[in-house]
Amino acid sequence: MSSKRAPTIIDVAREAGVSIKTVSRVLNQEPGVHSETREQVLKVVAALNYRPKLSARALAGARSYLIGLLYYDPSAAFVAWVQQGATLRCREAGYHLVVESLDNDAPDIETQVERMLAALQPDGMILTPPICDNPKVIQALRAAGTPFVQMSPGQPAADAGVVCMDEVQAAEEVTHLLISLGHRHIGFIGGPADQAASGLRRQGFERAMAAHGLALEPELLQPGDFTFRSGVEAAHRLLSRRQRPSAVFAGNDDVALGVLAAAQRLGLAVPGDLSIAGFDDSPAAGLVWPALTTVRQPVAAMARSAVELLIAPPESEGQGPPRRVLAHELLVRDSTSALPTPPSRRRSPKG
Amino acid sequence: MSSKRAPTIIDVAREAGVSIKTVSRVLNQEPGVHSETREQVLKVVAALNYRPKLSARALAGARSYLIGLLYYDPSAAFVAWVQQGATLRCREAGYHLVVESLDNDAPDIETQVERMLAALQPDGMILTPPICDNPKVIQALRAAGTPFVQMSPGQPAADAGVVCMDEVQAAEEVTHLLISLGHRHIGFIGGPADQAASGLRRQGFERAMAAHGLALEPELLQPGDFTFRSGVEAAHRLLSRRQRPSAVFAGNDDVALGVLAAAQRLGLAVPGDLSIAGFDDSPAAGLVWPALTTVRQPVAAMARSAVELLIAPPESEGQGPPRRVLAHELLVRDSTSALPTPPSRRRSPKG
DNA sequence: CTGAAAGCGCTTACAG
DNA sequence: CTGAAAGCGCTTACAG
Repeated sequence: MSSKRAPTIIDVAREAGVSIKTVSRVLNQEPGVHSETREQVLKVVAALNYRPKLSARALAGARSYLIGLLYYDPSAAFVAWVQQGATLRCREAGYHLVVESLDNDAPDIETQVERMLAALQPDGMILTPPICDNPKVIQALRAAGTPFVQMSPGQPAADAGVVCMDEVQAAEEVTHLLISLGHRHIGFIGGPADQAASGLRRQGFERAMAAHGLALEPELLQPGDFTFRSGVEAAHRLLSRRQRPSAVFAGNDDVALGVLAAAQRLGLAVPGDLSIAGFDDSPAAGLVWPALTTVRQPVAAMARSAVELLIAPPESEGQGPPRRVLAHELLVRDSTSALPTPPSRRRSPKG
Repeated sequence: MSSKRAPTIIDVAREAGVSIKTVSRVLNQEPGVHSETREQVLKVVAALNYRPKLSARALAGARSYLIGLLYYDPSAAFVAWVQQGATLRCREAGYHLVVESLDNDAPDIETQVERMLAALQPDGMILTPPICDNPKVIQALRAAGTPFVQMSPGQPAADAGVVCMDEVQAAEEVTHLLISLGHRHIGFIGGPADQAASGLRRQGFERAMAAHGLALEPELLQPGDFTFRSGVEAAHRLLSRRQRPSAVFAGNDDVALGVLAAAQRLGLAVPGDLSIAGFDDSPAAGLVWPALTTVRQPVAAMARSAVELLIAPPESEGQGPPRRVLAHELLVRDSTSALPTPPSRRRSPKG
């Protein structure tokens, strides 16, 4: 079965009684083909089960039908969602997704990317954080003339598409929720400086606090690095204070899980003694008790948009490169609840 | 910069004063090139920064330098690890990884795979569970003559490579651990019937119980489907019994997390009142308190092996297709502990 | 050890 | 609306 040579465009042309150029036109949906001719060609294509080979199309034409995805040590869930959105959109358009895991700190990262681009000649590249802000990677992309889209970049490039969500707005919503539940002393645990999301989420937190006339207590602003461990450590600092916060907004879910673990270890009830909110809707967020209140990022939709910007760039929508801001979702689950007693209480009874 | 045409093999040949065939020989590390000639060619390659284009190599030759990865709704962590291992190994060998997310239940899945194979002409394909056991997918692969490797298959194909770990052995080790901690009444929560791992893990559990002369209590064998929810439900069934088990071995980590959540909700201390063990070492397993005792699958190493079997099939190692069984690791963490009191106790004091 | 020629299977100008 | 020719950039027999 595999010995039977696969049909080529020549076979189709011969069978349909037209030139290969006409077959090519039909396949690429170019205009200017008589509808009867088109029908006839399509019939033969179906009969022979003909599929154009990507390598031949790529060599002859200007497109490779390949989209690249570059990532570095993201949460596994993030990559999985990106790929879900990207591969589905690629399939719809006859494209394919090539993935490459990079070391963002590798000294030869520019060469690695340059190699990949030269060999693969992808029609576009999707960059996830923190790769999307790596100057060497962007330099390699520019040198090769490969279009690219940054997902949630900290530093949007002048010549790249951008897909993201409104991190500031989402962080504001989380903070509003906590405040509306009666919390006044709210701890905040930030992320690493080199991740754009860190600053944006903190900005949202501060904005919401200010909007409600609540002062920021410096001791309640704790550093973190988006890891479980940093959540545990920050929680110990926050919860060992004489007046501990009644709620904590963690910069992401891993940190929130660290806070949750620390609180449970200290014998605090969540959310009875402490409300906890995270960010990202990581898989684990729904797999703990109590389930974490968090923000769902539209990652798959962002990836889908990224592919679209790459395969069919919008025609001059005002100035500058295209930008897509997608809607997020605040997920109010079980780790947050209303403050049970006056905010000045020191101990709460344990059920 | 991008307007400057990329150098081709012809440019290299001219510059080096040899034929393109000789350049091709050097690039492909074929024997029979004078070392001086080789040096000269490599010097020019470096000077011009020449990189062969995959599309041209694929069209002219027998290889595409593309490896495909097919998956369906795996845990995000699983895909992430597979890709980590696969892309690194691919890069070392000048290959690239194309990923495709499929719907294992789609009626036209065979056509989808057939299309992909015809367009991409990958040199090999990696199948993850449960795709690796889908007859339609395997049929499409065979029809196209594309070599493939199954990762942890339930039904090893006669003509495919296999990479896996010893699930039975690992499940035995987990069970041995619990027994050695003094547990005698151990609950087991199985997985879905269509996942090969379900049966193998249960087999290991039963084997270890038998080895210690412990009878299987039918009420302690609970069904599940590898989801958090099924873990919660099974836990309620197990823990509401008059004589509840002192330990639970969950079929995977998501289920174990469900048991943990249910136990905590019921006010049981883990591991004080109940030891819990999982399987997979999912990211969440280390992000809860107490951290889950579990089994780390060598997923990245398995993927690396899969790539190797595809790009350089071993020369006739005995009969049949190659098979690689990789070492797993039992991770003893905080969710399991020794039985504190005689096994016949009904209530344990709560710290 | 080295090379000239053909050819892989498409798309791209160009012509009519 | 349709087609003949050239060419993309490599590898593959084949020859010496």
